[in-house]
Amino acid sequence: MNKYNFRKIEKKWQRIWQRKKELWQAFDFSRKSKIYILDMFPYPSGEGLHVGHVEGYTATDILSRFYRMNGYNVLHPMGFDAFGLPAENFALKMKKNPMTFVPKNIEHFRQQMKSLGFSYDWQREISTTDPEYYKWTQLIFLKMYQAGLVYEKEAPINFCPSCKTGLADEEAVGGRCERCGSATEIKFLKQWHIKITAYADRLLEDLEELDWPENVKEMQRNWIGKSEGYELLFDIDGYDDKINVFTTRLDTIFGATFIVLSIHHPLALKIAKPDYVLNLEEYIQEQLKKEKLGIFDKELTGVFTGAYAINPINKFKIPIWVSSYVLGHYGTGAIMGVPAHDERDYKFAKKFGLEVIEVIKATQKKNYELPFIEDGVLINSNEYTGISSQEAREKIGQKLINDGLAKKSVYYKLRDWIFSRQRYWGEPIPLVRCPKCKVVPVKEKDLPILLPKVKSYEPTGTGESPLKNIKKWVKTKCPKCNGPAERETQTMPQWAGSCWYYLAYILKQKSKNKKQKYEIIWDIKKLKYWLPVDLYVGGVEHAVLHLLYARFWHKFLYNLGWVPTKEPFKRLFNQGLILGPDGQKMSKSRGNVINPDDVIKEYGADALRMFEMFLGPLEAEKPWSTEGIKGISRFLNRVWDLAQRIKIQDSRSKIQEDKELDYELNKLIYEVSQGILNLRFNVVIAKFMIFEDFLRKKIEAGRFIDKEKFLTFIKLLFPFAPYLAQEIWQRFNKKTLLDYENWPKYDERLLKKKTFKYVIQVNGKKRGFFETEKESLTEKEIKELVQSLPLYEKYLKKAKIKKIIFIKGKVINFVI
RNA sequence: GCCCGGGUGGCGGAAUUGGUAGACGCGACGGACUUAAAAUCCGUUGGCUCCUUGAGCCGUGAGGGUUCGACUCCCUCCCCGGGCACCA
Repeated sequence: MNKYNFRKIEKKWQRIWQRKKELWQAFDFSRKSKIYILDMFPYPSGEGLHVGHVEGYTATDILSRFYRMNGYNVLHPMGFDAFGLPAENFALKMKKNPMTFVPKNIEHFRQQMKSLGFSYDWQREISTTDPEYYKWTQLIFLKMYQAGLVYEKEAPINFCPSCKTGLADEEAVGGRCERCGSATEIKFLKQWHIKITAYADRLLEDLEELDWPENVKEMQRNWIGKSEGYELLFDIDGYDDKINVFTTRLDTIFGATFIVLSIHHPLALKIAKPDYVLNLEEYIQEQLKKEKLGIFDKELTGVFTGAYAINPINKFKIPIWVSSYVLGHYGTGAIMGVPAHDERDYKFAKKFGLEVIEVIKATQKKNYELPFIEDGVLINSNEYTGISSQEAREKIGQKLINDGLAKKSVYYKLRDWIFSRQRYWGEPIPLVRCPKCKVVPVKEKDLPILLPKVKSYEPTGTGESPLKNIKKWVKTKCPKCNGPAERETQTMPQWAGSCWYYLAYILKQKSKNKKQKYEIIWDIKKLKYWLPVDLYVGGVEHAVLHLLYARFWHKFLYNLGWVPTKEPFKRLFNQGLILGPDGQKMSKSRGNVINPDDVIKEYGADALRMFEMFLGPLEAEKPWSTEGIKGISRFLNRVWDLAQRIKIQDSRSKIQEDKELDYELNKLIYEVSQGILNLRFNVVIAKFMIFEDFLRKKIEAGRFIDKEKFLTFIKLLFPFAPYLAQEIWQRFNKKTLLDYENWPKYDERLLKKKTFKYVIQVNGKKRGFFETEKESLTEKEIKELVQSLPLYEKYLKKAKIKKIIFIKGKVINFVI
């Protein structure tokens, strides 16, 4: 069998595609329908592309090629997320400035992507580190500042001792640094925050309209963590102060047997009785220390204040405690303890011998243990006894509101975004500190505030940015009073640049200024044409980081009238992780990393693309198989071989009618088109294989294959294996590029089967088959047909047929 | 603990959403070509039982249910993966 020389062929077409500048170009404004297919742009590490990148990027490439051939104006861009800690840490290790090697890394990535044949509109390429790009990142930040969404606050924040910088909550989930995995510490640092919480409700509500995987939506919902309830005031026995408590379970208020304050609560020490103060103070100090170290008590701890509060609903006197299990930064920092109906309150009450009063009874379950935390029916609750939890919340709420003791209240788990990093390799925050005017934003016309090129930029670890040492850069004039002032030396987190890059692709244009590579001009008309992103493909790891931040920025820009849509990404698709051949996550230390370059060398880019699509469903996590790729490689060689045979045949024979071929080809067009639209590429490839086998058998039986029909198959193959398909296309004397060809159309009428193969069942068990040309059969016809079958003697002759179930074109079931 | 996914041959996975379970690929076995190997091609390949072809039974994590018919729907349980975790 002829094997094809993928090395030669791939090189050849890369050169041709490279020269055709307008080949994959997206046109601003067109009579064609637009579609915006976006990849999560990579961070250009020194390692180069990963098989995970190849997976997602191949999927979008197939779709982009498919849509282009279907007459769409396709925007399919690529760029680089090149700011951030990994680059900086790597640079430090190599003792180089990121500015010197990041462009090299980008070049490497670009070359790899080109070698894979990805059909990006390269004229729209951006990097978050381009000054023209981050000028706008800074500008959007300034707009947020002007809108009052940016504030500086000293707060306990997660600090990564290895990366030597403060982190956002989203980056320190589970007490681990999102980037390097080190355990984070709590540090008190003055940090810039952005009020993402101001958008909490909209970020939550607008999830509804998005075509996103349900788990990602759920993760965002949980992260935003909206809780609706009531705040109510408890009098304190012997004091004028009141304790404000937040609860979502007002229905359990008759079961409140104690109050717990956070260690940060301002009343904690104030209301403590003299005998208890010393003990309390010691406890609070101890807990504050632990908090700083990020240590949590495994067991609940707490101390009594000696003071008592009055339950507003029944005037019971209940003890006030202080415990670390009540958080200072959530709700009001004070809770009512209802041990019968809350896990933690129950444990706390058991440990300290506090009273437990059951006030909710289950309606469904009979045997259960306390605490019972679900809704139910009230008991031991005076006039509210007997009503449902839900009703009780409303009624008790209304009563307390009328008495002026409560109000409706909503809290979110989401906290404001800690936006400053004490590192070098990021966008400088465009603010100036003036001794007179305090913090002053930079003037817009002075943007971008360029990151200075320096030799040493070691993080200090003290909470100071390395930029602080670059005196020349720090020294500036106050934009307001023109007096001597200093620049803000902290930089933005890596997430900043990725918050709006999908807009930059649309807005990028050639610069008139020759020194500048490109220019971004905010053009709402273009944005109106292209937005929203129709399909966004990437890994699930950004579910609450990038995807939440980007939605937030987009919503802010929507408020400004800078973008036309509420949401940036209409449809999101998460590709599944590709594991190592051993079924474990790929990692250098495990030595199970598959390098795309090696695979391309051995099997070619088409084989790599197709194999990654064939591994399994795009969304599933699946292991790599070093043997499996041979199957795809064989298939591609067979297609090549088939092409040679058909070419030879074509020069000798005349076209013959072949209804079977017409039927199978038509079916294939249908199946491939549907499969691509549903992103079920693994099944599509299986269909290709079956069809190839069908053609081969025909040829081997001496039948003639019309070359145009074979070339239709090649067109279908093109989005998957563009090099091989294009080369075969050309070898059949076709002069065009397949990119400009129309996608084959299928004939719906031809999809109908000619004969129907019925399964004969007796009491639901398969007993035989028969084939007929009729789709519908009468009972009489069925009986006649069945009598002629061998199974009749065995199963039906002696039996009494109670019922015949007939499913059109599929099944006949005799119930006997 | 809570919230999402998911359990199908030796392996990756199909199954038109209630209608022939195991498509397609890998691997394995047998054969052809070859001095030989690789490559390639052809055939077999869920398990068990019986006998010669062939036939029968079992089989989609486990148990139960609905149905003429269940991988698919319902209930209970087990296991694996992911997310969150003192969030009141």
